Amino acid sequence: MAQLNNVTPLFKDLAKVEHEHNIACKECSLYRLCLPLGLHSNDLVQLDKIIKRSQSYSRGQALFSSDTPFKSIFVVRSGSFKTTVQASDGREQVTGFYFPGEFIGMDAIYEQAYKSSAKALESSSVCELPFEKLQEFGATMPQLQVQMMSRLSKELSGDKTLMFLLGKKTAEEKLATFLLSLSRRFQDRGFSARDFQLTMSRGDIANHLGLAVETVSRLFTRFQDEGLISLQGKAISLTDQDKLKQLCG
Amino acid sequence: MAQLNNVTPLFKDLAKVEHEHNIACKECSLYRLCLPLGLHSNDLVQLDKIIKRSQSYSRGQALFSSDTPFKSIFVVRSGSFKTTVQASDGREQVTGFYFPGEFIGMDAIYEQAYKSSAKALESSSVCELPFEKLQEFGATMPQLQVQMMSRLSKELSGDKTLMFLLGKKTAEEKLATFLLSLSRRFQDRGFSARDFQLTMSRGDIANHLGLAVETVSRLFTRFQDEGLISLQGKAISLTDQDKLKQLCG
DNA sequence: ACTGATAATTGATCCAGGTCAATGCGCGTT
DNA sequence: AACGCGCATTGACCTGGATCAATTATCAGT
Repeated sequence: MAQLNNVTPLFKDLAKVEHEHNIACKECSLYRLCLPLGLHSNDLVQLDKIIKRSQSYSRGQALFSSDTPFKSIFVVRSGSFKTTVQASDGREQVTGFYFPGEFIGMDAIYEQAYKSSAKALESSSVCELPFEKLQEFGATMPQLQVQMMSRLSKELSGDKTLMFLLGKKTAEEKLATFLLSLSRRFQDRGFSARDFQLTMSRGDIANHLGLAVETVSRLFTRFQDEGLISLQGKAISLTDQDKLKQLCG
Repeated sequence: MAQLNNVTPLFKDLAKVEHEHNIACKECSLYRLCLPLGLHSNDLVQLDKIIKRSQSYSRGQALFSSDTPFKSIFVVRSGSFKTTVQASDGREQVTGFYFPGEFIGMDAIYEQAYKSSAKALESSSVCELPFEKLQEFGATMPQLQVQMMSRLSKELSGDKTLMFLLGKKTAEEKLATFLLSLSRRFQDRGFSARDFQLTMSRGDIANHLGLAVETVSRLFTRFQDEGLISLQGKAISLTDQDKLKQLCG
């Protein structure tokens, strides 16, 4: 049996099945989480036509970076991605992690340029939405525009929450909050809220939370000692979600 | 001569003139910075009809808070606002400052509820855009939707930059970055990039940057000693913008 | 113009979390 | 199964900025 430690098996299976069959939006298992929600059936057919479906990326591969010309926004189909912003001196901030049904690249619309970059954390795939066509279609499908705005707003709202986390929370609160955020998102996708894979490295987590790797590592050990979580490598189990919730502040 | 330390005189004058005349979008001095950009003339007339224009707020007054039912998004007409997110334990994070032509409340679209609150920093006014009507109009005015998306994306992009600031920058870099960001925004609005009023308190600045008030105060004194800025009360003058830029990292 | 309340500055001290350094572990490769 | 490399953990120590404490300046209201 092959080593699967490094991927989320369920997502991978999903990718395999749906990628190979190249199925339409309305048959997609992510339908409920994705853009088409609220579109009429005939609009959906149109939307299907412009989507470049299920392009695959392997661990570490860039979906785009700051020098890629802006053309599309992306929806994660399977796997997971991280986005980062970089300063000229090399420092970078992990601005987010993205799971199936989540949108990547919306912050590029305004400047018509990706200011951030996105990398796959494991074998992953995306649906590509060419932005210009999306706009054309939007003209005759107001529902689509509303959906898009809603998506943008959702990310905005999440970013405000992250600003609070970065600005005001302690290391402990940051990590607890992060783990529960992942948990909730896995649950939304029909997976266990208790057991899942951390597809990102400790370094990515630390960076995202504005901490040092060492701090994250120490916290993980402490959480484990206190019976809040159980951790082996990338596999985590939230053994006491209630206590974790209390730690979030 | 009256004390004007606490307001931006130019913005205030603007408010007085335009508020009293209740002028249409196409005559508005903020036209260039605002939503109507790119709309056709007859669309503009329609838009004018749904906008509740120039409602006034005094220093400290709430535009909305987390328990206000979501109905509208707002554009600053004159003055300035701050937005905050709050935790149940009372801690709060200043998530942004908003100046004429900037949008407030877009993060509420997704959940159809304000999760944050917005307060006036001085005598200020806004244009109110009832969201439902905005959506109705959007159905026949794709350009409007595109503008809205663009606005949302702009804020998203700014938030990513702020996440970098909060997660990775030193106190010194944070403050320098903040001052130059204000400077740029005043300049965009036709005011001096060098001399302006800090309409927010030191506490608000500190909170926004994830610092303690004392740290901000000390940095202000140091910057002044080093000849980077000149400060008296709320009035600031960036006497060495180049050196400030170098400090941003 | 006076005054109490609030905001800002300044100094002294402390500590959460960063940095540095060493070791350990897992995983892919041959 | 042995090797090597990047990732993760653990320990010792240090520091940037927080906290605590005391003045001093500012401003809104009378």
